[in-house]
Amino acid sequence: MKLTQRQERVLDCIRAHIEETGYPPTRAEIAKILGFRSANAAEEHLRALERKGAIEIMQHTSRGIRLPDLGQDTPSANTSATAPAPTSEIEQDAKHLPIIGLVAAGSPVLAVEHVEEHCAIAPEFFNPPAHYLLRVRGMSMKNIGILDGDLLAVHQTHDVRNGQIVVARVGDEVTVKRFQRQGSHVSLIAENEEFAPIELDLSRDELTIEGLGVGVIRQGS
Amino acid sequence: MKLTQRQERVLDCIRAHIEETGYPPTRAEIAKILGFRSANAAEEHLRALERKGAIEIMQHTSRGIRLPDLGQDTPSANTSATAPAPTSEIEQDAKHLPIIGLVAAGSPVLAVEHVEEHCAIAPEFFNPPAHYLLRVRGMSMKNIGILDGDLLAVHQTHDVRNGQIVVARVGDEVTVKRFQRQGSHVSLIAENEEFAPIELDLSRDELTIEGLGVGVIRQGS
DNA sequence: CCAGCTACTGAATTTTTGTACAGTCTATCT
DNA sequence: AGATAGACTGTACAAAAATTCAGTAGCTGG
Repeated sequence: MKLTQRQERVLDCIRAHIEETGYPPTRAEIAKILGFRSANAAEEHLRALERKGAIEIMQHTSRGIRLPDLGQDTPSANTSATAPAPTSEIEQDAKHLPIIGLVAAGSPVLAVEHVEEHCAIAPEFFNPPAHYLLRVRGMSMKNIGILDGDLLAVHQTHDVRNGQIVVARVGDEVTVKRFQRQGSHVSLIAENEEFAPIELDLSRDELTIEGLGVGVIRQGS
Repeated sequence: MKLTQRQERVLDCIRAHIEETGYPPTRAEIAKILGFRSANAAEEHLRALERKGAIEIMQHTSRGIRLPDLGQDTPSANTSATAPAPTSEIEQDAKHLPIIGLVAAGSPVLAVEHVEEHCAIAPEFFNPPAHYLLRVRGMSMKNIGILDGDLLAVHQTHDVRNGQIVVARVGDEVTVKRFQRQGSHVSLIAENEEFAPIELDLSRDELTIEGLGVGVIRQGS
């Protein structure tokens, strides 16, 4: 039997809803879209459409509306395993910053082995520009809003001033601290009452300034 | 983040169900198919899949599971009929996010007048993707490392859950708070002992959720 | 003119679902 | 050893959705 104009309209509405949301509409949703004040209007249209074979209704099942195959677009043998991936390879020049995991070993901070992933952000967004992002471990800087897991934007330099947030390597350990120096004495101060400052004497202890903290990024609030 | 084996299995199950029935499965159906005795097992897998960006969950919507673009999308798939589309007009080019100043007046948060500048960062770096960056005023969220002047990455949506960090508008004022709702009672909780929660009743007070906090950026450590 | 179909409104009722909460167990990782 | 994440069981409840019932109207063919 042929569908009425109204029924055709309802069927279109169902198709569109699936296309847009990925799941069929409820009676109430159909009613709202088509301007019915009662979900029952939709119910009755669905019954009619089913009687006429235009759809299949799964009883007692929310959104249980099926459209008998219209044009075979998903023939199951068409799995897109080898899709034309437009994903470009590693682009050094682009506006990407490598994300470095905080590695305790005394190896250079910026090494390929330590690159976790990349972040598409312009280095110049920070001032001075960031060279990489360091994933921070621990809560030693929580008072200034640097939390565990945060990414610290780091400008690579050895030249830092008192009061600045620095990435420092003391022997094997890499840490983020506030820098304070008087003569040959350096304090690496945590921004958290629970952590004591690291006190160093340059004539005795080995200290390498890896860079300057120029910003913070946190994923997932 | 990578999916676990079990999560991969759940994802396959969802795909298969859609393929076979034409609509996504419910929690109970997933549980039955995979042999769980509790639908909550499925629920938690879905949450994990959403966190990792593998699926999208429509809250309070039966079978509201979406699989991000599979294969080719249709040319007319750009109108949202049922989805509570955020009222946004600003279209930023792919890899830039507008920075919005926190404006008290009851005007729309995302309006050209309020755009301070732009930040060259990929919106997809956050999950769910950020639509804009909001400059935070005040220290009410300092306990979770959101400080005055920070940029909050915001995903525009009205659809938020308990415990999430939201951008809310109460009357004229726009604030960033932790969201907590029980029935028609909503608490907007500051993450700072010095600030009292804002208690609202939806039947009385006007509350608009402008978006979800999905990350933080701070310039100049 | 009446029966039967289409096209609704409105309200009531029951199922189905999504979601929260309280636990258990087992790996990791620290 | 203790904290944390994944992977569940089980119970409970409220919102979402299907379904039924009772009406109102316009049309159409017999």
